[in-house]
Amino acid sequence: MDLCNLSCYKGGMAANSRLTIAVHALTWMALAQRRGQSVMTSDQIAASINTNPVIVRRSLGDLRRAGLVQVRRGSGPGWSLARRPNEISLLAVFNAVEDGPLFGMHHTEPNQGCPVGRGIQPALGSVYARAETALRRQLRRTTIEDVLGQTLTHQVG
Amino acid sequence: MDLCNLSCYKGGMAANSRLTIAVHALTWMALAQRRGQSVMTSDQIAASINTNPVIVRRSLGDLRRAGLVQVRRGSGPGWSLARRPNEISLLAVFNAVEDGPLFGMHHTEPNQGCPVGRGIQPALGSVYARAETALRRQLRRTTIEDVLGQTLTHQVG
DNA sequence: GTTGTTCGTAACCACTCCTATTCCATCAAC
DNA sequence: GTTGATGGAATAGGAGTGGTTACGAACAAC
Repeated sequence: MDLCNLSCYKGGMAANSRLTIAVHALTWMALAQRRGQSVMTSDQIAASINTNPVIVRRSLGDLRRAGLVQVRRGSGPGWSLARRPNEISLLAVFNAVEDGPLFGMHHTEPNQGCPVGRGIQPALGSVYARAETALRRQLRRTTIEDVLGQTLTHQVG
Repeated sequence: MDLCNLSCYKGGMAANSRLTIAVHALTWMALAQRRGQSVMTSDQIAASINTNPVIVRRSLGDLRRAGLVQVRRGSGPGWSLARRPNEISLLAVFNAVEDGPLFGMHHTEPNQGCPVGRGIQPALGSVYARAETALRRQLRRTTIEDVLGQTLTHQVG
């Protein structure tokens, strides 16, 4: 498996693919559900994403803990959506798979003898919080159903 | 030097401190300028941030390439702001020190035989772009002067 | 030109995160 | 009990980041 093909563009920042993996899985499950297959195994999902089934299981585990999917074990097992696709926002997915803040503070405590070192962290915290809120507000406006519709459109045109 | 003190909370995502370092440096330079000292060495700036001067030089190098600061060499050397503090937005700083996208796409190309695998990347790209735009719009609303004001306020109350 | 300071950058280490893989216990239906 | 897939631990490799040291380049004052 090649390590860095064309579709892999991880720049300097962030750039983990957790949100992408989770949304891809949910979108694929929504399409399968629309076709009448409401239960899928992690192997089937991994085949669409083209990754390892364990990666998918870890991602689906996060989504299960967030109440977005449910799992059935034993025979006839697999994963299914716990809500309708239009009731799953990308913000819910984001919250399920990401935890930390977007911007990191200092690694070491700033010099408390300096006026800037003393007061800059709360000041930056407010700005960072506002920026993250704006990002979340945008993610909330899109649902898995929207992504599925866009996906089916994009592949034609 | 301890490896993870209280002010170090890097969560799961992103969480590099480049923006914090750069904004701290600029804010400190703005305060020094207000006090009459318009030129500072990387050692002086590093003392406030409490990090290594090389880290600061790396950051200020990015800011210099973006036209936000200038450097004088020889004797009486050091860094100074190239714009007024109220003309430097956090978006300009963000653009100077970060490059990659916030959300990463798949590491390996999705299965092109699957409808979702074929069309999901452009669909996700649009959503991610809207979210990043919202974030940037917020960062543009705050300037170094604002951060300095907030910083001096926070340390009192 | 010599001197002295800083910048600029390369090289390197330590640590963390992420992806991927392997392996084994668990579980429910038959 | 057998069967098939989940769930999780353990592991390994790769990449990014912060930190450190070291050294040459640039520049102004003398």
